[in-house]
Amino acid sequence: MAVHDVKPRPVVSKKDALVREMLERVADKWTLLVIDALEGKRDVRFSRLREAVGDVSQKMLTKTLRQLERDGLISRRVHAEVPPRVEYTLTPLGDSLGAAVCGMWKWVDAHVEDVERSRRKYDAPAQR
Amino acid sequence: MAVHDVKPRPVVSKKDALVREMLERVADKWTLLVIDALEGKRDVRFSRLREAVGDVSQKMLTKTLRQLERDGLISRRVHAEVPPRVEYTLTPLGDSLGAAVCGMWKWVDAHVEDVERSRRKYDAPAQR
DNA sequence: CAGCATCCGACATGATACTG
DNA sequence: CAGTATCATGTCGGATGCTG
Repeated sequence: MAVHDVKPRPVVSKKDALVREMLERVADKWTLLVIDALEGKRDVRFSRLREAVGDVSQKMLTKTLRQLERDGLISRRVHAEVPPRVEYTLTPLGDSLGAAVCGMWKWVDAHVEDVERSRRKYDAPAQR
Repeated sequence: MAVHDVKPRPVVSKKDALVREMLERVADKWTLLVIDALEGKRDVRFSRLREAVGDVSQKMLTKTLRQLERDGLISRRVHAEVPPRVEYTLTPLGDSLGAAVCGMWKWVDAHVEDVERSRRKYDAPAQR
């Protein structure tokens, strides 16, 4: 064994790392929008998805979809046709993640005002 | 009126933007760890916080704390002493956010295995 | 002690061009 | 149509040095 074993810091724990990783995932620019666009639907084509999500670049959409697929949150089905057709569907796991995110959504929904008021106050040009 | 009104894209909505923003916030490298470190405690000093969080740089910890303060999630109290003392405490709002994040936490807790299995499968060197 | 200013490299994102 | 490859750019985060 070599230098690899020297762990200068606890790194919290493996699971903690995954929690943060998943949080990062759902928080990144497109993931949530993609999940949202897939929720309740089946076999959505790449181009439809791109329209639904908004102005996502093709590159970023592809990347996002690959990550979601790797994590088992969506399924990707390629049809061997001559204009290629690829369809995406949320897996049950992905569906459940969508539900979990709902908690955050509700929190924001309930507290937008609080946050915005606090920000205005904080940003206020130091009066007097 | 003027050019301001030309919205080239729906941008989902103002609230949606805030939802993503809050998600980004809790997902960034340190926020969650800071909230975690503050949960259930009161008046935690900067240096204690830094120890608790781990190997966060002073710059990033400061930045994180400022954001949280601006959003009204933590309170910052400066004591006019000669070795400066600054103490941070979660506000009720911050506390409630911590609770909301729990949903995500639980989801990950419940599905780490699923995700990791999926990844192993995805990453598996195309057998055969 | 707590925080700010600066420099710098790593990475994420976007635009563009090309392909099965 | 649904990608992949390449290049340009912007931002993030870390390291360092200075200060009230």
